[in-house]
Amino acid sequence: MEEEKRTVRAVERALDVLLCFTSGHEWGLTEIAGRIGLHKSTVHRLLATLEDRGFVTRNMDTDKYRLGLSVLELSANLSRSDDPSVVLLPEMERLRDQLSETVSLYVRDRSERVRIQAVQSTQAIRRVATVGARLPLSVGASSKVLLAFAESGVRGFIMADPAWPSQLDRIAFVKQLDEISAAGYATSFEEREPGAAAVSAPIFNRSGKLVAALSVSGPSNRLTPDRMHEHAPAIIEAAHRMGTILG
Amino acid sequence: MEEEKRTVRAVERALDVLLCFTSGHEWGLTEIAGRIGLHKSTVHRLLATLEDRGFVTRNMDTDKYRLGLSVLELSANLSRSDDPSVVLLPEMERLRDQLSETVSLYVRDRSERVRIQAVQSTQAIRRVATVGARLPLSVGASSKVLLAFAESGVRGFIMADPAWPSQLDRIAFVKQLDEISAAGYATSFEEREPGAAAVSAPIFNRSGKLVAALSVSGPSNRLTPDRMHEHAPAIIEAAHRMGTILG
DNA sequence: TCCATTGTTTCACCCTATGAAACCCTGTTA
DNA sequence: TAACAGGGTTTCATAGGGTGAAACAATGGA
Repeated sequence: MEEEKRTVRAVERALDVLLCFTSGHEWGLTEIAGRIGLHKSTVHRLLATLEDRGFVTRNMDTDKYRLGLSVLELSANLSRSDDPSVVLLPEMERLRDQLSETVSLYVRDRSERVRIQAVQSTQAIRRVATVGARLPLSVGASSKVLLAFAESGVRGFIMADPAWPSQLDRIAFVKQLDEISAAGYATSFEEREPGAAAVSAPIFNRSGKLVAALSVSGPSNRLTPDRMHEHAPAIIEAAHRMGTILG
Repeated sequence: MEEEKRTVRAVERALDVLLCFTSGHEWGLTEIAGRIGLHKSTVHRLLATLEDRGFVTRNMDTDKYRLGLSVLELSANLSRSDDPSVVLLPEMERLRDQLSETVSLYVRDRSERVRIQAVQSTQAIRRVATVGARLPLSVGASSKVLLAFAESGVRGFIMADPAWPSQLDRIAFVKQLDEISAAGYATSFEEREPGAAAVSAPIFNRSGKLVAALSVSGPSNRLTPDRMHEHAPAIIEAAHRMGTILG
């Protein structure tokens, strides 16, 4: 049963240390050690290495660690001209101007989804979406899109994951996915966050493979269920246009 | 003479692999191995580990590696409310609108400087500055600012670095730094890049410590030496205002 | 078909990452 | 002032695991 691991333990641990900084911004050595369950001295050595290469720096006032400039340097090279999050930005802005609500772009990464791009509504009351956020695949309009239109097999694979919420009614959920698959879009109303609602449509590339979910989200008193269904055609069309932009 | 290293070799190597992606965006395994001088199988294991944690993914068409979404996730947490690159952005935009040229913000990182923020000029012919770029400390207006106003000791420390260009006339350079220190700002004219010029002024925090260099750059036919000296007071004032914003 | 190139896997060796414990600091309490 | 607590740092023997040579597989030109 043992899956052979072809990875390097010390590196895994160092990367786990780095990933601590995805929540919260400053950590002490002991905090990190406690969080990933390693010895102080081990974490100390890993942090020294990360610091040497500029992936973390320490706040000399508090003596705590924070992300370093190498991360900035890397992220600058993350966005490439063939990257959906760059290519599709103008279309996202156009949709934002059309509907006056925040527009986000999600991709699936294993058993989660990641918001790879976002343009904010300009209204006083608006949904604020941060780029890079990692969210569960079990709730939210874009989650349902990413599952409903995924290649055959992944739906079952994801829902078999031990991390999948067991209290969720599977039968009803699958039924919902099939409905979404037929309708061509998904909605969510105060599903993940109270007071928020969203409509989402799939983006397919030229060969018909799902690459991302386009999502429009806002306060639930503006994005009522009726209003969301009114918006749906515009969103689907934008998603279709985006698909043709991609290779 | 041997400086005791308290770092983890495997992690160092893995981070070096990651740092390959700061230049160029896609790399094959063998390319990377050649570049850092490691064995194919070693790099293979490191890449497998990085991939497992989402720091790299592979383009399934070309089989080459590229940066993964974990980097995006980290970079989202880089920018904090107490981060100069966020807090000073509005002031930078104001200065850009005032002078109609590209405005950049640099900090020193060891023996280099890093552009941590930039707002682009809107003119047709303009300097384009990418955030995250890492540049030498030996040329450019902001380099000279970062050295001239640094705490005592760092100037000598940097110039003693083996990476410091030996062909540079040290006497003349130090004299220039002293002049800059007296004038309160620095200029460069086609110094690092032909056709480009820049003016730069220091930003100090409340306790008088140098935190960054504010730099205005553009094409050398617009930013003539005369014009640069005309602009200097506005830049110095903006830098001063920014200093008061910081803790 | 053959060759060239790249990614993958195996395996024995010995380097090196590990964690317990001791140590050093700085600030706080009695 | 001493005693304490809480962090970060250093040391060191041990064995666990990272390493690289070499063999292997999978491509895709020529």
